[in-house]
Amino acid sequence: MKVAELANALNTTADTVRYYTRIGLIEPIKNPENGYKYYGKTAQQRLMFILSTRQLDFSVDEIREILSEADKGHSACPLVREIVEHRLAETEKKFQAALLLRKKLKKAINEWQDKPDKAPTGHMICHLIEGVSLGGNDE
Amino acid sequence: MKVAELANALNTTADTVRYYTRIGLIEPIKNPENGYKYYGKTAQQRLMFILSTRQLDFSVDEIREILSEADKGHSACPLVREIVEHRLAETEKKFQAALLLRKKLKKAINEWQDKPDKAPTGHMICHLIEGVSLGGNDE
DNA sequence: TGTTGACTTGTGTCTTAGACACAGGTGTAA
DNA sequence: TTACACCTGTGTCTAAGACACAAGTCAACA
Repeated sequence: MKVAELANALNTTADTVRYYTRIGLIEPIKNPENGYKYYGKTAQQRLMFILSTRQLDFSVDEIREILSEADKGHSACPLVREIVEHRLAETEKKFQAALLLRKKLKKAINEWQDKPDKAPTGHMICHLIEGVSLGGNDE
Repeated sequence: MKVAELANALNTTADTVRYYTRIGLIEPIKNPENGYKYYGKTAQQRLMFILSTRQLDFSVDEIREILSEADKGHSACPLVREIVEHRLAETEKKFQAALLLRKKLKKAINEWQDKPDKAPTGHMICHLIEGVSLGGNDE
């Protein structure tokens, strides 16, 4: 399969396939006649694996480690479990951050509802911002 | 004030102050004798403004636009309101994405609880991943 | 057979918001 | 005077591709 064919087959982009190839995660066979890269079944399997782990937000570096373990014949499962636990903790944080940000934004919109627009002055750039009560935690 | 002084005063880092200086958001006065940059009241005000908007997740480019408007004497308020609305919509998406990811991760951990670790085979890199039911939406 | 148009190649640059490194100059207290 | 903490500009690094570019290649159709 050529780049775009593989990409289409697995519902991703040619650029993504090229990227993974570039950094050595998947290995195509190169046709010496035209220089084109052809991807076999192994590459397709690996790409499928990569895309699955990307859906769980594994980083490319983490995936590289996993594949490297597997290529050595070792079980990558412990590593995979570890990463998932780690990612869950991080996601929880991101989640809370998004929650807090949403709160701040909504609050700002609310507080600004009845305030007029104003031109800047020497000591004021935008009174909406300067007057907003940030913090959002405990007030 | 020198870089670190300003940074400390506003509870940020010297590197951040240097960065904003580098990209032209704040302008220090340069002492020709030693080449040091000194920040005055205006710079401090602008930095405070920048930090406030960063807390609302405004991008540096957006902040640049706002400051540019204000520097021309125009009101930046409409722009600020627009950005906040926009950011709220984006945050909502991020929020949902984090929610979904969390769900997938938890599900994976759950499903893997009773599965053993396995060595890779020719057509399997890690059976946990290959066997996980992604999707997470409607099944 | 020639030409067109849709593909392909490698390479290089761009994105965010700083963090970090480095080599060398400066300020100050002992 | 010397030590040490601070400062300077500049350059590089981060993640995961997206996009651009010039040039080569393939397939179909006239």
